[in-house]
Amino acid sequence: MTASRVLRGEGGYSEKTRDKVMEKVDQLGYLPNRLATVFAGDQSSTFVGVSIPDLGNEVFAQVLEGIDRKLGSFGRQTVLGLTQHTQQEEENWIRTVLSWQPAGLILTGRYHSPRAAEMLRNAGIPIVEIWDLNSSPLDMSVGINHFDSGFDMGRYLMSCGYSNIGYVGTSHDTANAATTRLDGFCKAVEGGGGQVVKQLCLHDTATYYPGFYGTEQLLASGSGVECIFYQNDAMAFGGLQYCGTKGMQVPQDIGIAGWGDLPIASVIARRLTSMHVPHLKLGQAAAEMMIGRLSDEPVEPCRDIGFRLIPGTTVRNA
Amino acid sequence: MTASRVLRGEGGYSEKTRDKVMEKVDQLGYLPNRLATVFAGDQSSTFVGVSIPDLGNEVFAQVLEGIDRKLGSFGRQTVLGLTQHTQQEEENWIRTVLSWQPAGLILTGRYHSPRAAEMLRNAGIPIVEIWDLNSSPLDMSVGINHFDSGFDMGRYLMSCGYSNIGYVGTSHDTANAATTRLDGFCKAVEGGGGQVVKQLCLHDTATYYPGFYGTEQLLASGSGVECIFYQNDAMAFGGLQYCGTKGMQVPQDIGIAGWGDLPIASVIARRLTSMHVPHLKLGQAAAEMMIGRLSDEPVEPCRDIGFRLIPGTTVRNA
DNA sequence: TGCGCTTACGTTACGGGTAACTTAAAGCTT
DNA sequence: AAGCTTTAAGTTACCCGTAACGTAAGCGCA
Repeated sequence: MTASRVLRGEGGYSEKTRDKVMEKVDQLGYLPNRLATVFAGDQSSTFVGVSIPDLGNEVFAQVLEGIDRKLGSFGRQTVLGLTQHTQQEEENWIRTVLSWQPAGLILTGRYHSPRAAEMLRNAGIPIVEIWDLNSSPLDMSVGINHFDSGFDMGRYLMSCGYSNIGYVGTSHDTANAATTRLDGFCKAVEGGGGQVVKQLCLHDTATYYPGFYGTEQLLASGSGVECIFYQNDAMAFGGLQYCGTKGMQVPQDIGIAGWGDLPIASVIARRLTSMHVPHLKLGQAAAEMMIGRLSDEPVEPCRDIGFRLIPGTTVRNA
Repeated sequence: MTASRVLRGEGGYSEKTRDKVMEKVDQLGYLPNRLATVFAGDQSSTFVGVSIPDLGNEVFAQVLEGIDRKLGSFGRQTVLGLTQHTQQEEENWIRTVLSWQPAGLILTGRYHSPRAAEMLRNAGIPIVEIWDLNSSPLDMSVGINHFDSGFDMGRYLMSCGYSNIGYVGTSHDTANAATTRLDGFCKAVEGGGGQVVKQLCLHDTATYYPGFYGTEQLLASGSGVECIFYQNDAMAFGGLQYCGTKGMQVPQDIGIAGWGDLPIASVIARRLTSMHVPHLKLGQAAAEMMIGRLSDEPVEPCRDIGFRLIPGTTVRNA
């Protein structure tokens, strides 16, 4: 018991005793068993469960990095779950991770299976839903309004004088942020008198090569597309390369717009038209909200992290 | 007790009792407390601690993805630690994560602080050191021989007829795999009659933009470099873009060689000279070795995952 | 009918740390 | 020096699931 007090530094022991305890600790290489602490105290652990769809997408890797760094600096550990964009995987992971009594959960996305939602409600721990800003979150939410970001991009492309527009993305069976962006995008395009003549939703990962061959497919369909909006920058970059390979001039022959503003954009000669989202900051904000709630500080339940249109030079000027 | 038996399905109960228990479970939304299970049974948990330097580097993001997917499919959870390439961060993380009684640890790199090494030895759990193949690992090791991979690249560039070679990378104060590659590289170049006239070790992350401005710095020093070897593909890609921006022809005016074979290489028109390493497979192999050891199967302690030189078209032919 | 065996379920103790309480010793006051 | 307070250290019980053991009922068989 005295040793426990010394190790927690909560007072109630003499210096002599402290030294004796610490000596023994060093000698034995003693490491406290945190399981027992949590177990005993009926407190929550220092774990925070973090679910991320996949890490092949640099964007989510950066979000995770922001989360883990911030959590780590407050002595909390990330328990990772890659849900592969499926609610079933997410549900399974939630069940498992909850049985480990995490202090809280950070989940990507606002759509959960009914069972998952019920477990989350019953868990009685702080939950931050990230990525897709949710005005009625389970608990807290931080992200951006994807519909609006898609809408803004659509409006911008219309302002550049395009009217026949294509879209290349990937489809995950469930509703997700990319779909919401596309909805906003279509609304703006149609509202501006244009049309999204061709939407391509590949069954693949949203990375470079699918962007490349998706562009090939889209252009081969001969639908008179003047400009292509991509699910993300990696796909847009693949499209840009495809056009280069075929000798098509960007933006003279075709416009290319991405989404997400990946780091690679900092070095390519032609600035990619895109939508900047502060990924790292998003992760940090999520972790801060979690930490704040765990320290019983008042936390604003919804935080809009914002986005910024990057006009770039891969679409023509109006 | 009977409920415990039912939930574990270990037998010794009637069907009627089982139904009664399950009914209560559903009604109460009961989730077992795994902490207590581990605690009670003196068994290890289903956690596996995974330390990764950073996720800004796509390579490590992929390794982590490989690990987490494989661990998850065997009902194990990843407890993440981003060590930011420092032994001190790693040591702190190891101390914390060990107090959670993980089933095992997967660590990136073979260099650990003396205290960390001692804790690892005392922990008595399986440990897989990845990335840098280690012929005398703490326990198990999977990765590649970085010295050899650097050597092979050096030899290849010499065979292409280069003699004045530059290197652009980042420096992390401690010994690491990139340094080992550079050592092997220098040995091959010098053994082949060439010289590494300029080595640039930036204090930055090993990503696109540092590759871009590092190239600028290196070329500005006027050391007559004919070919540049980069720490990784992201940096090489930045260099490639820098050269494009300045109107330099690759490989006519300068040769560019990367390392790691990033996914982005699949779409750029000019195939980047690089070294392919199966990142996802590396992560999966690490997880498999961990699972194998945890199931008391015999596991080969050292596994060489191999690399493959990609000649590419960004260096001239001999 | 009585013996042993099986099945179904209950009871006890334990793991490691800590909250809450108790006890012992030391310090202080008048 | 008696009586009080403060400080230091020890004791007990508990967290929740499970190993190990205990027990009662049911069954088969001679």
